Amino acid sequence: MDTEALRTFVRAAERGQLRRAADELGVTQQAVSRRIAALERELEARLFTRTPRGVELTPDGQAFLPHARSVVAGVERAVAAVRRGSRALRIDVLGLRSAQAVVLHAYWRSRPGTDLDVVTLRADDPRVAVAAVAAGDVDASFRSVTDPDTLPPDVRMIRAFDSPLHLLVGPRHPLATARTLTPPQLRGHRIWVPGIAPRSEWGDFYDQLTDAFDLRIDAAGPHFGDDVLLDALADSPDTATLVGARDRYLWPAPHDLRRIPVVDPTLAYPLSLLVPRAHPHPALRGFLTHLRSLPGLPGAVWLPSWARRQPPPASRPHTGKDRRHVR
Amino acid sequence: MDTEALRTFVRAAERGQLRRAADELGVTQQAVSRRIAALERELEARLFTRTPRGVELTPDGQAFLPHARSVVAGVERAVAAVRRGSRALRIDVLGLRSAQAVVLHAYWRSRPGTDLDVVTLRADDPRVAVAAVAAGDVDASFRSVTDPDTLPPDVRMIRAFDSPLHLLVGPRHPLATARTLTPPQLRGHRIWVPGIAPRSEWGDFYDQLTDAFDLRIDAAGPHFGDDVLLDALADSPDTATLVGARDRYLWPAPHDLRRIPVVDPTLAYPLSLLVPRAHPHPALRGFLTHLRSLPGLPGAVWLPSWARRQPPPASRPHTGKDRRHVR
DNA sequence: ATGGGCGCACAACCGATCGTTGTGGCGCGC
DNA sequence: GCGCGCCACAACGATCGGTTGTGCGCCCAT
Repeated sequence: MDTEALRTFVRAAERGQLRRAADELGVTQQAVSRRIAALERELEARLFTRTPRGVELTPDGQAFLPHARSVVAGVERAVAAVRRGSRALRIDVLGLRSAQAVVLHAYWRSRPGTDLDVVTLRADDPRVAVAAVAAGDVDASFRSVTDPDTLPPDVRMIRAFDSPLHLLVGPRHPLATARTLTPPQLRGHRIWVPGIAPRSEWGDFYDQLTDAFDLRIDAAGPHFGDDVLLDALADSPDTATLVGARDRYLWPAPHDLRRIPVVDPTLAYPLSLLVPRAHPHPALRGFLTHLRSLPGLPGAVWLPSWARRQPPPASRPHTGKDRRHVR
Repeated sequence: MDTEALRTFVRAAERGQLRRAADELGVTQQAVSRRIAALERELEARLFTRTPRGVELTPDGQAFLPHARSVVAGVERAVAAVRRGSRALRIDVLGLRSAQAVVLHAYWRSRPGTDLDVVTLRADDPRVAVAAVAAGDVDASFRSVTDPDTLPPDVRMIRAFDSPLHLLVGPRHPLATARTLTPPQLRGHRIWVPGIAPRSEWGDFYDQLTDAFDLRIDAAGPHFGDDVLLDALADSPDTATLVGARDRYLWPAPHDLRRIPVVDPTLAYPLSLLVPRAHPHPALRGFLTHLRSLPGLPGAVWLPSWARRQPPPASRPHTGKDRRHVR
């Protein structure tokens, strides 16, 4: 089906005359007549009743009209999504179910009518994201580089928010009944976090976490998919993993898994946003303001070394207590 | 833009290979390649990066994909809306802002995912609606015929619900400050209800209303549009009109108009639904059930003679009081 | 190292489609 | 009754979309 025919149909229905529709669309009346006829042939339904004064919608045409409008509007949005220079805000996240995406979704819902596209650059290498931001392929990327000095001069890294981690365990795990846990209580338990590249951002994070609390984290090895991880957790009495508190990952699983917050200090992963220094997308400012307005984490928070250099992004922590940083 | 190209793009993005997409769509790989190329040329954006193993979405492609899906789904719904035999439930209302449409909208919102099309048969003659129902052009029509004996044997009339009337007056009208009014209090005030054909369903209604309460209702004369009516009401100290309590008509008006319920008895217009006796639309049953579940009107209710023959449709009135019919 | 397999792109050909001009039929109103 | 406005049909040229045939690049297995 040709969307041009749909546009023609909508215009003709609005004007009540093929003639006027043709004039407004810059084609001949005969062309409009044929477009409508072709549409009717394709749908096997008569959309207009022809009268000597113009055309009138049949019941089929009336039922079809709002759908046609919706499709035309959808095409407009689709085209606008890739139109260079004035396209919708486009933000790269690590996964559609990550805490990043959840925060992004909340922002989008708080701003009705905002055009926002979420993409996932399928690359392990953060330099790909940096290049995409620098080239303007995306307007911002939820990636971090551990060493900010390696950033090109036209890309800036901004602390977005800190994502607290939960321990995820199966029902037979000895920690399964705990309401909360402290990092020292994790000592001696195997924590399996597959699919982490050794020298990557997450690799460094888990390395530092292991050192700081003397934990046993298996971050190496390939990731066979979430299902494999879930199955292993559900059956195992001695394996746990760490997940972002706000992640939607692993949710639809039928396994009887438990999420247990880790507090005192809260283990938090600092999420950053890569943004271009020059010509940022006009809608980006609003999202950055939204990020700054997010509440901080309550209580003591542990962060990896690179996040301790600069102050936390959020204006105020949840509780009245002062935030304390822990080595 | 060809929606077939969008479908092809979506399939190719899902499969990651033009080859597979081509196989599944029943065309050659070259055709798919050309469709994608044409799409990219039209959008002036590269949607895929070609690799020796297949194709991968670019950021533009990722941003475009959900929009393409949405358009394809919209086209599906549009086609389904006019597909004979299995199209969506289609109901005729007198106007998109009428109480009928409001009730219909509420029903649609209470049933997420229900496909429903609302049409308006542009005809004063109820026989057109009867014929449309009989022919299957619409599945139900919110019209009434005052004499059910004139209905063809294959069309049935069902009481839908009773729509209470409000008096609508301008700020300078002597009744403007009343919280509620009884029908006798309307006596002597001019009530202007333009655009009612003399022997029509509404004409009979206002005739009976005039007789029952000795009112002064001008129901004759042409209707110059809602704006004219609103302007007249806003300025006039002695003209009022009657509107359905749930109508969305006249709402966006900047005039300082007042809606005043008429009670004791409540003036109600009985709305009926014309439905085919044979082969009703499968989704119609749910809507009829919904109509029966609507609460009835509280207190005493006045109805025109033809609605008093059969019992009211709703199961129970709002209050505990018994419904009383008034002559 | 090399050849076969796989996947995508380009070229040539052909039928269908689209838009144009020209024309005819049909009601309405002067 | 005739002209006018509107839509439909016909014929023609241009474009498009599909197919077959072919070439290129990469991966992998022989």
